[in-house]
Amino acid sequence: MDGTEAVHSYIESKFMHLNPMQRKAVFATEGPLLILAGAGSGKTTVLINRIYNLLKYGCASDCEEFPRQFSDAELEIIKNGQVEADCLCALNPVEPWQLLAITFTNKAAGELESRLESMLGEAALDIWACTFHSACVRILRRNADALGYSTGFTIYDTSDSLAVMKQIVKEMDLDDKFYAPKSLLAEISRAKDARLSPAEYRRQAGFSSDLYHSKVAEVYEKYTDVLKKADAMDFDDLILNTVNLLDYNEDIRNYWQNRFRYILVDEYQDTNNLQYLLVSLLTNRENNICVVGDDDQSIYKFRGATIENILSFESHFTECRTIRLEQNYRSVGHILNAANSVISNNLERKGKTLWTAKSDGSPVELYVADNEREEAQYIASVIINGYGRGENWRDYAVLYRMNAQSNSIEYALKSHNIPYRIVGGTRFFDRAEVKDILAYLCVISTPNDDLRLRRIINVPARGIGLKSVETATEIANENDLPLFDVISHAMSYEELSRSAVRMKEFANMIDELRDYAVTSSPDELYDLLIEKTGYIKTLEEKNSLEDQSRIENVKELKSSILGYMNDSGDTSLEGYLANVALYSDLDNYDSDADAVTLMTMHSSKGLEFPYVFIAGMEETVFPGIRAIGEASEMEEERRLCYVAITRAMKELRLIAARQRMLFGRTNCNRVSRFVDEIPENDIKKNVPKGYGYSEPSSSTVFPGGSKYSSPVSESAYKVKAPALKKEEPLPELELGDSVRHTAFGEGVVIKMTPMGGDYLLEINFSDKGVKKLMLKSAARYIQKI
DNA sequence: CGCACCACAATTTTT
DNA sequence: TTGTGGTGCG
Repeated sequence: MDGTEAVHSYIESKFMHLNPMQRKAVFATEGPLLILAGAGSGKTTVLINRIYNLLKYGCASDCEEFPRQFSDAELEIIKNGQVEADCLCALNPVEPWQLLAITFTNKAAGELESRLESMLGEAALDIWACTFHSACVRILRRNADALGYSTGFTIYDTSDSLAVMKQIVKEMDLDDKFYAPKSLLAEISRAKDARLSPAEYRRQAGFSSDLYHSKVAEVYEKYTDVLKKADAMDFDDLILNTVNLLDYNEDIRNYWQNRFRYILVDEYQDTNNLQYLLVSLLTNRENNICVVGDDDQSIYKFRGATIENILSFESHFTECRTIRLEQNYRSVGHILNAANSVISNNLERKGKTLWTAKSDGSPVELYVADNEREEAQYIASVIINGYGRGENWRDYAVLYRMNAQSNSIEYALKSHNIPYRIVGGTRFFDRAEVKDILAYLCVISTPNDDLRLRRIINVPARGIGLKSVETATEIANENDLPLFDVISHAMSYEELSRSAVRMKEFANMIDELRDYAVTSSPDELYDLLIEKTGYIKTLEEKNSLEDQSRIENVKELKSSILGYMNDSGDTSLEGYLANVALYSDLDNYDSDADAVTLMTMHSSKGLEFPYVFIAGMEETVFPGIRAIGEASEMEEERRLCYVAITRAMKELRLIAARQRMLFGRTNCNRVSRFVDEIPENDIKKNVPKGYGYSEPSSSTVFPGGSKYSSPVSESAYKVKAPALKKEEPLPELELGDSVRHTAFGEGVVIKMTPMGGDYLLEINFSDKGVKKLMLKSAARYIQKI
């Protein structure tokens, strides 16, 4: 055995907890590498171990010939795997700060960071584990001056951009039906993704001489001007500007290329064109770029992701190696078969078949409910039964296509007292009240933030109307002054006389807060802000149910401030605001809370649960109506289905409703085609007898019409799980009864909660404390005394 | 200027 | 069905 072989086998011995393919991915450190990682194939583990290998052994595992000659004694040490071998086998090990690991969400970045930290300790903190956007922000905070921005530039989120766009549409006197601000933003986003400057866009629009596009060109120019003037970048700008920065400045490009010896990109199938450009500009001459992705899990085409990036990685980066991770460690055989079989109907894919060493498990179950209410009841009853058997609430997830579907499910869970939590929907930082307070903080921090100033100048109402604000804005524009200056000198402008006093009062308050901010921490500023503006007080006076939750949210913002100061050790207001701009709700999601999770299939990507329900398995719902008849859209829906199915570890239940009320309309839909794409052997169809959808060969069309909404169909799932009706008093047990349990001894019933035809008992046992039991399952162990 | 009421539309979403 | 945005009145 020569030195090189010895080194390789020594390093290999350090990664024996990985499977051969995973190890291959860990060891291929040099040059471009594409890792096609199927769902649940342990790709994060691979990423972590790959980084560990780089830091520890550098490129040793991937060298054809180890450059150093070993003495016999050294060779012995390596062969015997003695601790000293670690140093001997290292070949140009990577410094933590030379690594860039890019993910899509803050949550994924955070997870990566914390896993690295527990493996490597302090050193891990120097690794750049961040999202595309935060990586760009870090680069731009150093070099934005080269583009004519200040390094303290502001980040506009989607609603800020929308506010700007609405203003522009108004100023240009465009019809907002034909030129909907949202579509305009989408069009601009597309232009930016194609890396078209406003001028280039105009040139292209000129060729087609079509009115719409030339108007859009004008809008694009204006929008760019407004943001530039405000020293602000929107989310696309963060990437576009970084791409431009690197492309046009050789020095800066060289600096960053030299700095990052190795780059890793996770979820590569979700990258757009700009992100691809960014990655190629950051990649150094050695082409040490490793991307991980799964073309079958690309579900974000609608926001610009192009599956093309992963499909053509091999041509983008020549001499690239490709490794497939196909062993799935998550799901049971039947579930995996179902997933494989569904996705095999797609044509546009690299091709990959997952396998598992696990047993078959139980087949996927299809339940056909009468309507969305019964669908929800069925879900609740299955969960309750599971809980009664000792499962945790957190082991269950309910996935759906649209947020609008969550309502009926929430209702059923609520009525059975099942704890649940919804992921997604309106994000915390998107809530109006939260944005208001943040806008105050922005205005305090940045005096020329006109956009945020306009938002809060009359919130809570202080008698400064829209008209006055518009007049002030005009004055500001004419004199090229920040709006705030005009407000604070409102007395000197005749046109503002009506609200001058109130404006002045407002400006004084902001000035006061600004002074205070200099000497105090953000949380103290928050307290004074709430007091001075009377924000919470105003809400309290209204005292409606929604205002109650608004107050909660505003208060919650203080926890967010304190949390940031705690985690980062940064006590600057600017730091907090910059952080918030790139923060989302998903980051808040903690899987520790014992509650059922409700979310869209999109949000579920990257997560796993022992028990999964997919609700709304009907044509027009899933696949959605827009995808039907559109081949490529249908493929995206199918990938979404694949993602959803592969979330499940042990049991997967699909639910279709014969009738569904959505947006106030009742529809009857066929069971989803995706159900038919699951092999008969892997699915158990649980369809109450006497209904249209039944045994294999027969039609899958639901007979429409009213006869099926008759009471006959009353809760068919109860046939399977005959249950006591909720109203029926239980003969044996009452609140306060003393009981003896075979395992827990004597106790008193302290609470009885009806749940899906059963009861959740809470019994205070004298020896074992309070236990929660389901009456039906516990009855045989309990005796009344 | 503020508030109440009515019309309208509504996949999916991270940053 | 639900939420939002625009209009009109006090």
